[in-house]
Amino acid sequence: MIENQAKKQKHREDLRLAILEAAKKLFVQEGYEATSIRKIAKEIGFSPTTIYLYYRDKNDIAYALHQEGFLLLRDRFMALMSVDNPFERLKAIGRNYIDFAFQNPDYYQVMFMMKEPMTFLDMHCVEEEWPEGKRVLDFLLGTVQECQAAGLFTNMHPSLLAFQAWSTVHGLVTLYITHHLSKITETFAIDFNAKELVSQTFEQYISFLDRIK
Amino acid sequence: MIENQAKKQKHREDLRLAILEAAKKLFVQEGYEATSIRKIAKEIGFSPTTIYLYYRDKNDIAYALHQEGFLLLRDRFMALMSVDNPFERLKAIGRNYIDFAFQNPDYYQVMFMMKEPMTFLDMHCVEEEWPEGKRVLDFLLGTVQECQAAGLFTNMHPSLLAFQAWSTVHGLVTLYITHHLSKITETFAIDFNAKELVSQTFEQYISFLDRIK
DNA sequence: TTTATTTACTTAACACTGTTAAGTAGTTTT
DNA sequence: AAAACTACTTAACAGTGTTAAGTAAATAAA
Repeated sequence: MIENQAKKQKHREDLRLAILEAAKKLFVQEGYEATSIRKIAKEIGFSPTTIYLYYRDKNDIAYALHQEGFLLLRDRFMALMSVDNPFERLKAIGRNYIDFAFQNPDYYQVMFMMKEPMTFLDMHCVEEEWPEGKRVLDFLLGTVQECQAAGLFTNMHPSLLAFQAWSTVHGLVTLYITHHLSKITETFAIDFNAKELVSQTFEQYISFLDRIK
Repeated sequence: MIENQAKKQKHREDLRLAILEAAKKLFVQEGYEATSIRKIAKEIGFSPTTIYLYYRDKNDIAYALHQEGFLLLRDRFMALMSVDNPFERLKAIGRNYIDFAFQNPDYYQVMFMMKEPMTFLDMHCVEEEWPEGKRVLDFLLGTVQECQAAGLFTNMHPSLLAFQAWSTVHGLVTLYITHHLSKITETFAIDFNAKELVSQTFEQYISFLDRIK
């Protein structure tokens, strides 16, 4: 009954996917903390312990959501492959990264701000380090290297510049997401709201790069 | 019995402080998540519900720890007041900020990465927005303005530059603290460890400022 | 001095959380 | 027909933040 076994296998994958879909629904509606195993179970109509037949633990689910987020981000970045000018593409990557974080703060959280998916990688996926992160960073690094091939940022280490660009936008969006920024905007004495402050500061960073290139 | 009332008041403050000290001990030993109300209560030898006579809820305790962290950071920044050259002071602020985060990752977390202390401020302290953050940012902003008075960064908005400097170091240290950085260092193909990568990237940012000033 | 009230704290409980051990129908294999 | 395996459930453990209700002691009022 090989055919039947294949059907069983398919059913297994279906339920695993149904769990993920339920988790995603709760996650985007109410955030990670409010997404409990029991709520996911109720959503799919199974008992809570069934979840553990398809996912090791909650960190496993966190990592699955983490991967889902990276699929969304990859779609955005794929669209930027058509931008030929590498410096223009670098700017576009930054703007899209910020926009992604604004539009999907919960995904951003599980992708770049939570330790749970990382500890899951540590515990159960020894072969590769962090494939999702690596892919995104490679795209960024490649763009920086293309900039250098075009004669820009020539006296810099490409990895250091890529990492700086990443941590710059990461710093901006995390301060926004954690609500630290909205509590401090009037200290800065500009009539920007928090989102505008993020965007304007990124544009200023771009102008830094422009003057340094 | 006014004298007696004063004694009672002092006792109240003593216990409130004892709770905070117990919370701090557990917090630095095992992190915020592992610091439960029940554990704090056991530490001071009272029942869990007693905590609620001195702190509204766990967010209140999170905010108290948040404040403790800012006291530690302020001590570091106080020592930098003696640095006369504002650009040198700006660099020193950044290096000290990074060093503080490396040495006190849990405090950094509760100060700049968690929403709980911020939501507590939102709910119960309407008068002032975020005094701790404001004080730190004012010190940074003041230093930037002194730089401008000395003829540096003249064609820039001081608040935007201050915010950029802050979010740059914040981005660096948060990627380090959440273990995202250690999972990606070999992608960057440099023989730096995660801490060195943070430091080197900051030094590169400094050299950016140096060339732009 | 006796009664009433306030203070400081505790016990018990609610409604959750992630996770595991043990058990149970139903299907498949022997 | 009997044994074995699959897919799932019930019950439970050990914890979480938080609140309502109760208690003993200290103080204030009669």
